[in-house]
Amino acid sequence: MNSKPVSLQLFNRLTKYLYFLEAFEEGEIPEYISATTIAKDLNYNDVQVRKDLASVSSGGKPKVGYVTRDLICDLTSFLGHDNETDAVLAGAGNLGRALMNYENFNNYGLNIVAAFDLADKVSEAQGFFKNKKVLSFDKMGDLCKRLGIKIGIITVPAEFAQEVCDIMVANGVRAIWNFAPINLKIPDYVVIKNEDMAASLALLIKRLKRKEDTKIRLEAGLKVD
Amino acid sequence: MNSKPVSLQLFNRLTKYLYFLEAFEEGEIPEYISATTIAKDLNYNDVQVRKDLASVSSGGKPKVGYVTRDLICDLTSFLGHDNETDAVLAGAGNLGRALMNYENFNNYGLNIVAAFDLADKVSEAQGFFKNKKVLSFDKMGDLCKRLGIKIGIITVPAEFAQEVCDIMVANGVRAIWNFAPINLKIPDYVVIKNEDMAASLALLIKRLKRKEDTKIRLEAGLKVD
DNA sequence: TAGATTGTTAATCGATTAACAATC
DNA sequence: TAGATTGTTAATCGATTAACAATC
Repeated sequence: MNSKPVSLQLFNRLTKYLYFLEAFEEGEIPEYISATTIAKDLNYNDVQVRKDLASVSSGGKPKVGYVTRDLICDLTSFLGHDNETDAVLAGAGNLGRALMNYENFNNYGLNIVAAFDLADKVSEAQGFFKNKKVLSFDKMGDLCKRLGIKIGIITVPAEFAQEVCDIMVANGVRAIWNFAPINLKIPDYVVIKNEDMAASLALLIKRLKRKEDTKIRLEAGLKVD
Repeated sequence: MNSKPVSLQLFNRLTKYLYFLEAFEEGEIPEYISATTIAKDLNYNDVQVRKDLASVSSGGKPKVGYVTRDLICDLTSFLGHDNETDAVLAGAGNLGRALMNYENFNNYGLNIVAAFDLADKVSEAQGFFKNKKVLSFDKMGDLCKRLGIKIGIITVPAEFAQEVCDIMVANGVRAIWNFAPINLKIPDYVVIKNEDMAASLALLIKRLKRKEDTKIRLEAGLKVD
């Protein structure tokens, strides 16, 4: 039922397959779809697509492919786009508010039950942001425990992140979604996903520079390694 | 000068090394730091740390390690935290505003020169958000071309993302940072980095569920695969 | 000299791709 | 039957780890 751990790569590819399938207008969904078709659109190897699909679906039919609607269901359920999960958020600054307000999360089953911040931020938000409660930090641990919250989102500045994380973990949170650019220490029964915007952007810029260099070298007839 | 392409994994690890080194208070920075020390703190294999560092630094000294300050410089420059780059942003919604307002980017050298959105959003923002200009979409292409902007950030809803992307690319943008949950089509002289918040969160939840299942199975004395 | 550490070479592991038989 | 496609087994590729010699 719950075999191998999913690698980031596999998970991201599966997500792209679902996006591709969901791009069909209702009523224009083809009955069957082949791995070859998906692979061509996403610029992937078709054997890889088939292998990936094998990990979520009950299989396709030679010559025609996979039943599109079944595949959509299988992907949706595997990716967990259909389940509802509660979370708390620490740090109601700009990024935190963006997440609180991100409509997509509701579609994908995330429910931020409350946000926490320093007292002045709380009163600035008048205790609410877009119908979500904003509370003072000292209420966080208690609420996590009382509601049995398993997911904590950290969007506070790096210097407070470890402290916030510790409080969450001490009160039953078992998954941390961390946006602070810092390496958080957690016990090994807690899972963490770091979302480092600045690092991510830095990599994009690095790759852009590399591509530009390569282009210049090619034009100049220099060796490209 | 610009040898192999950097893998995502390597880049992320290098970023963590730098965070670790930057965590020392000024004045308490040790003269030397060993790969073993870094590895222990981040829970990595020490040979890997040494190999990673070899790709950015001129090498350490047996018995003592690497000169800490030199290493910080090498990492900073390799990761590009010291260069200044201009970008435009399409979609001044909540996420877009969060990015416009994200102080870290300034530290890491990103300069969002202007944001673009639909006319009503522009007037709502009164043409500005936190001293950044918000303009109407139809001015985007022209501005990209005029200022020679190479980086475009896409935070519009999925259904407009391809169109926005095409305009950017047609006007000289060569790197796309895409937050819309859609697979954008780009020519191969353009680099892209997808930032799919919902997918990222879904993976975290998946791993949390898996860990909980494993725990329950262990407690029940069942087979864990 | 002994011990901690670097850096290289070889072995292992995992993920991707190629080759091909099975199927409708 | 022929052709497109699936799915499996083997080969390749890349990244991580282990073993070990070199060094201060």
